[in-house]
Amino acid sequence: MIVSTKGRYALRVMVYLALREDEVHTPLKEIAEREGISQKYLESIMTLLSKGGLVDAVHGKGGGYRLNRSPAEYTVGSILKLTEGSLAPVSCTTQGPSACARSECCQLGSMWEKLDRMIDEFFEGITLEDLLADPKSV
Amino acid sequence: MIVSTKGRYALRVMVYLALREDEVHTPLKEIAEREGISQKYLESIMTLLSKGGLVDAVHGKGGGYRLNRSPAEYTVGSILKLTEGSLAPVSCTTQGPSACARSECCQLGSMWEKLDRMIDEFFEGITLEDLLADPKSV
DNA sequence: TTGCTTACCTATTGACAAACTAGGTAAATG
DNA sequence: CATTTACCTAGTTTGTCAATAGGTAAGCAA
Repeated sequence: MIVSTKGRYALRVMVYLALREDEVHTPLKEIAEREGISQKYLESIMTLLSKGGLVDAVHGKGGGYRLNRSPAEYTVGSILKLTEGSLAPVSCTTQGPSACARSECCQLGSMWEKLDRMIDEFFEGITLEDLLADPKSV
Repeated sequence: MIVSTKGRYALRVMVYLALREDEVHTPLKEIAEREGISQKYLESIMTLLSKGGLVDAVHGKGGGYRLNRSPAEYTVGSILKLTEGSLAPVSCTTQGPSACARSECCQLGSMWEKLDRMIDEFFEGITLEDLLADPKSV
């Protein structure tokens, strides 16, 4: 599994925030309820998004989270890389070349790398705006 | 991670067998030693490959495993599907549509499906022969 | 100031699968 | 019959994901 629950939740949250009016902050509680995600679990995800600079956070009443750019400026890849850590489909490619045993490096290595690039390009080629505009066409 | 150790081992074994002469049976012990894989763990993989009809197995002295078709007739996809069970990069697509919560089905569902197809086509487009012929070009 | 609302922080748990191990049984060959 | 091989059932270990628990700090309003 290349994209876990955490990454999928993060995407849903970002889509949710993208649908809100600009300048408005949305509290975690609301997102959790609307999206049917555990508040506590969502906390850890929002912290990632906030620390990663994808969203702004404001404390206190009237506070919450909001996007700090336009939806077109977020790629799906940037969101998933932040929350998943890596999108590598095979552990091989995340480590150095010496991490692979013998023949795998020679005969399979380039295949894994190509797959890796293909997936990366796929996710980097989709923005939040694309998802909002016409989801079925993505 | 879309392809686990088990699937990668299976591919390496198939490549190894493809390099052997036809009609020759290779015992598990030899494969395990040459590829640096635990014999016991490899057993479970060979059983999968054998039951799945990808290789023939013969008991007793002079026995072992061998391919039952030409390398060009094995796609990487067929080998991985057998050993990994599924290549779906997101749990979403392996279950029914109702398995997804609300918005994910509408706004992200088609993205996951497209990714799924892309990966499937990638692996189905590579054969064992391709790996042998010119690994770097795959 | 006081109280409320919100984000932030540090653990911990439970469930599950992946990777690997152990010990035995059955088939084929010489 | 003895050796070599595949086959079978059942464990153990390890690690990660998903979710939980309980507390701290920041900001707003009466």
